[in-house]
Amino acid sequence: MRHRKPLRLESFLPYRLSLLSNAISGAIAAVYGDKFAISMPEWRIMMILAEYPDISADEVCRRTKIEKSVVSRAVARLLSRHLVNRDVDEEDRRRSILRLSGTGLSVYDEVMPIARNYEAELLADLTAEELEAFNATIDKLMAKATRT
Amino acid sequence: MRHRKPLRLESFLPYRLSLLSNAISGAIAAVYGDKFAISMPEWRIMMILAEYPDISADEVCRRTKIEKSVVSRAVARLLSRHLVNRDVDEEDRRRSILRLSGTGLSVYDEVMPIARNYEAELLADLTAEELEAFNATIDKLMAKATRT
DNA sequence: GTCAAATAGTTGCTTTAACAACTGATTTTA
DNA sequence: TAAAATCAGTTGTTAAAGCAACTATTTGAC
Repeated sequence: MRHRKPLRLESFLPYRLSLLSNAISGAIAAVYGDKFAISMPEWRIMMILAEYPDISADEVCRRTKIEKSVVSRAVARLLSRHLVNRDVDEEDRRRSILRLSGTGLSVYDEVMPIARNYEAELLADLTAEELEAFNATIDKLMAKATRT
Repeated sequence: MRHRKPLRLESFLPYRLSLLSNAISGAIAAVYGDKFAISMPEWRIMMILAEYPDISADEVCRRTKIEKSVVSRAVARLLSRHLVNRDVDEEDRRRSILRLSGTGLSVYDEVMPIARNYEAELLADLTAEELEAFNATIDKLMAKATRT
């Protein structure tokens, strides 16, 4: 027995969100990817370290929602390129303490305005109310979707 | 020279959309993944073939925005599992003609209501206006993001 | 009509994500 | 305080995505 109303993929919200997210993330990734050969998880980690310096890899995971092995390898790469510094936390020697290096900060300071501008341009056509409503709906959906 | 206002990752729209999209797609992928061992591109191809039977792999690419090598391998897997049938288009022997098999249709008919219900439940708390506004904003952002 | 360009689809290769298993450090509990 | 459980981080492995190179067919220019 066939379904009567085939769900049009083009109007299926999960699909629409996936396309939009890929389009936007891809556009930004092209910026830091082309210019500094930084991957998306690496860039997200740098953003978090810019905002919260001297946190552990574990806290990076919590804040970015990136899987810990991905964080581990991304941090290894950032260390090897001297974009991030790492110390051992002497109060708990399992933990590391991560922060952007001087170079890391300067890369951040160069890329961040581009990302910010891209976001601003993307949102330029939206009214304040429209943007607020959009964000509110995202929060609602996020709450629903992550409810076990 | 440091930036003055670090952009909070949590309020960065590209990041928020990425989290939301992953949460939603992941939840649905768990359904067809666990039950039928079907991957996300495979499922999207099945959806498109349910809606538009007898199209070529190339048209599947156009409609799903999935990269052609991914489509090629996904179709190969769907063929080997007899979820999809393929003929050569005799009017252009480069082209294939793809459609869901009987088995493919029955899998589709079993999974589709679950996906549909998930989407409905996800959207249950939104008013009609809220949903309409959300979709309109997605379209606006999509148009901006894909503008070269 | 022939040759060059374009198109549909496949395959090879490299990078990356996800999961589990592991190491070493710390905390718990009895 | 010794054993067990937990936790931070790393590493191995598998599977998938993305890109480019390739084959086969068709189209277009001359």
